[in-house]
Amino acid sequence: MRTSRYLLSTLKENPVEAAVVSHRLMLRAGLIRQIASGLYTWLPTGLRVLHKVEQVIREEMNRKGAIELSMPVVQPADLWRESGRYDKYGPELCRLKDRKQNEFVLGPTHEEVITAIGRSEIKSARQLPLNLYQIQTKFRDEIRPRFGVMRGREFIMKDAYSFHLDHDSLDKTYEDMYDAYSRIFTRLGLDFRPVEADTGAIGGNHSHEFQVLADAGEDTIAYSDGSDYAANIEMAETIETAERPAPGPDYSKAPTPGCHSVDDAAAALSITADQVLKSLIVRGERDAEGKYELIMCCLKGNQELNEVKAGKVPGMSNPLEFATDEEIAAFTGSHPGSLGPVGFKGRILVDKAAERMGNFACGANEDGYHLINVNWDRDIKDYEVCDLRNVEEGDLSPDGKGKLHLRKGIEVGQIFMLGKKYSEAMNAVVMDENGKSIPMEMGCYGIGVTRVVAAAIEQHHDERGIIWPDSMAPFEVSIIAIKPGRCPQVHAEAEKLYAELEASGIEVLYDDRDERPGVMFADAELIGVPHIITVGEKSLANGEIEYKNRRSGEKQNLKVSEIADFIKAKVAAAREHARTCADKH
RNA sequence: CGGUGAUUAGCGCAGUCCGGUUAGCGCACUUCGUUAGGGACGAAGGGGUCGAAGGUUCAAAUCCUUUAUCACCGACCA
Repeated sequence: MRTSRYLLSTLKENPVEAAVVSHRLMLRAGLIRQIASGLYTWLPTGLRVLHKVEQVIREEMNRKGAIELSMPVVQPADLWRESGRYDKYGPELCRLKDRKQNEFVLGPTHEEVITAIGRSEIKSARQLPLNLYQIQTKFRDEIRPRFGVMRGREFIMKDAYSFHLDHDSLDKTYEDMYDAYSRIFTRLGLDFRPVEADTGAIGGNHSHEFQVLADAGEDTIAYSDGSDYAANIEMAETIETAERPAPGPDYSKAPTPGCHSVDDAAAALSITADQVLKSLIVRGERDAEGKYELIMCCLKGNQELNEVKAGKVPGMSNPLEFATDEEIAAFTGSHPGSLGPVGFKGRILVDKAAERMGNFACGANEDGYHLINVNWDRDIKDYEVCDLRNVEEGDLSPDGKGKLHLRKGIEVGQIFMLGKKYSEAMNAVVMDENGKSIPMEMGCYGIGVTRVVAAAIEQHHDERGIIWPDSMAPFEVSIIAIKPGRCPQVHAEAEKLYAELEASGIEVLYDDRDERPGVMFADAELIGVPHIITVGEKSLANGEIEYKNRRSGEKQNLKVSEIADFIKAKVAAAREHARTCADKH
């Protein structure tokens, strides 16, 4: 590709609105342009990168026997009513009507369509297991799109769905996909971790996320320093070791005027936050008439409620909804800052760590007062103990081996065991050996293709721009010709080298613009081409051409007669590494 | 969904408070010249329904009303 005939679209200035480095660099390097909130055009260079990522994914999916197909983005609403998700999915699901007023949705994911395909096309258990995938655009009307393509509304996903006669077969494919994903992200040069994960709106009973470690990540993951345990903080558990102290004197009321937070109350009572009980009031599950009870969740004052865990407790709203101040006032007669379990008229859930507190302080359900020296059982008889809190740095790993540490991650992939959730709801059945029709077991497996690109840049860049892993680079080689218009020999050698490398199938970006050298160097390094060749008057006088490696910074001058073979060898080695680096995984 | 802020040339911004010549600056772009190994310099140009709609006024980018869009922060509050 000649730069003069290409659309490079690089920016000299840093875009002001971009908060994270990958977003800035994707704009500057001319990979993407925003067209509306959360909607992006992929410019030619960006598209080349996307295609590279897709290629790796295809190879590894195909290697595990998955088969590619393509499903529609626009899907009939009735299909979503069948699965029950039309109402459950919420406003993130974009709904629309055609000219005949028929209802449709823009697919945020494709379980419904694939299940419809499975039930119509899979006629015999002998066809199982079957794993089908596509690489295709999804639309989710995110509350707050941000960080460029990291959280866009429209994005490209590789989604695979597997069908099975029994759970053992699903297990096998789940393992295969776990392995395939590990290979894919290794080949893409990412530093990642598979972690145990919540199943969220997709449903199912077992799931792992693949998290790329990066400070810009929106997820928090917990991992053990003494074992392989790693989980999204939404799921991460720990072992509580504290002993509950013996009850002391009877509880009494203490004034805490104007105290609306745990820290305020602790300060007013001259104690620390971990001696104060934090009481939150949330909504329970809605009944047929939309009514719900109010439920109190009690935590140690210095710990945080885990909404995912709380939402899973039977009878809770899920996703978890908090009670409004008005609801709380009407129910308890107190403002939110003065709540506590003593005398609370509703259901009380107590976190496992909070249950080990003794002689603690809590709100008095009366504005301006807290109770001190409160104790479970003695003062509060009726409560349920469950895991409600986020784990913290230094907590024990739940397998008893090592301590937990927290890091930020970007979720680039997730695999789920769906079980029979969709096949039962939508009647996707096969005959077993007894001639009895049974719903198929299903799994689903997604990779955020567009997000992978952003995640890679988060991990691979420097002050000059992107440093692509070889498997993702939009071009393998960049040739820069210095002053080709004034030096015929430079022009001739650059043209010759370009022709030879192109002829051998190498992806070359040949900067043939009659630009000043600095402009061309800056562009080549910004877009992150791994191998940069400079053809210039100076070294050509010695019969040499210059080579620079973008990643290592290594520079080398080579004879004109040797440069082509040298580059071919470099590129061949890079391709070989990109293909095989996952083999020992 | 809540809070804050923004919207004026392709991009980044000033002008708006306090209405009044032909709406301005930097970058980018075009042409010419000088330059030439790490984002050059000079000169001359082109480019605007001032987000949209309505209103007030002799006069609106500027004041009023409505509305759209975008960004950032928050959605853990006991």
